[in-house]
Amino acid sequence: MERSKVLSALSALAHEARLDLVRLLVPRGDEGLAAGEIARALGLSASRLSFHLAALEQAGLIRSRRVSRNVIYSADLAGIGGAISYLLADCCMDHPEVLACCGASARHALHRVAEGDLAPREGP
Amino acid sequence: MERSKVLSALSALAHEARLDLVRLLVPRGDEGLAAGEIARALGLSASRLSFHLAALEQAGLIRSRRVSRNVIYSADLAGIGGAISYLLADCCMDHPEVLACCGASARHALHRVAEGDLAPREGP
DNA sequence: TCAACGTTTCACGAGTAGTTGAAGGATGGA
DNA sequence: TCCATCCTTCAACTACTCGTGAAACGTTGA
Repeated sequence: MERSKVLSALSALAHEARLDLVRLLVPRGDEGLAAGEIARALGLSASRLSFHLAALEQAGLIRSRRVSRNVIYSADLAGIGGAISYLLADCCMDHPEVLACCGASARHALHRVAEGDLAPREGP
Repeated sequence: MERSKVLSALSALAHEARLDLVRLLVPRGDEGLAAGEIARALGLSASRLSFHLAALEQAGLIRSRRVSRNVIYSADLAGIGGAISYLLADCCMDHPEVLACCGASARHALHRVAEGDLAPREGP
């Protein structure tokens, strides 16, 4: 992932409403959620939500598709993972003490890898 | 890690110079680097650097200590790890596809855990 | 074709972050 | 005590981000 992409991802995530938005969309996977439903769920005005959605999409953290009158937004899990991976690997050089803080998540990931659920990214 | 802390960490990291700064400090661990050396390494003016250092320290991503005339800055690895961990666990709920992107880092972490090098954080 | 609906875009004002250069402490050596 | 060094703080400016409400857009069903 390029540096500029990571920077825009970080600055997109550095906002309460947009962090909530990602949190809302991630568990729904590809199914996603219509903009109107997101607005209701988060209590945002339509124009404000549209602004935040555009910022996240521009940063490669979510995707959109039109379905009839609705625009469905879903999390771009690879984009989100890529940004986090950049922080861990390229920025922190997989420093053991940083990774230790992510220990539980790491165990999760490795368990899935061991079970063949995941096709893990190869190291740099 | 509290949400507001994570937000300020993300917004601190969402800047080219500050990301470079973290990148520079992480490998040096507790030893750190004097402000003047950082300024030379990154080509920043003293006042700009001071501004960015203050932002990172405020966000809990770096620490400072005075040693004689110099102020030594070092990465706060727990703070950095905490922010990343929040993204992975609390925001993405350890979603397998997100974790897959961090596969290499996760393997690193787990390997260390298995070797007893790390005291992994317990899950939520 | 027209009205209704869901969503985006626009214009505006307020607040905040970033940059610069100069001035202001703190520290150590002569 | 005086000066040099290192770093931070300040004031001023620019540029950007955020939020609001109104208007515009694309789609659907009557």
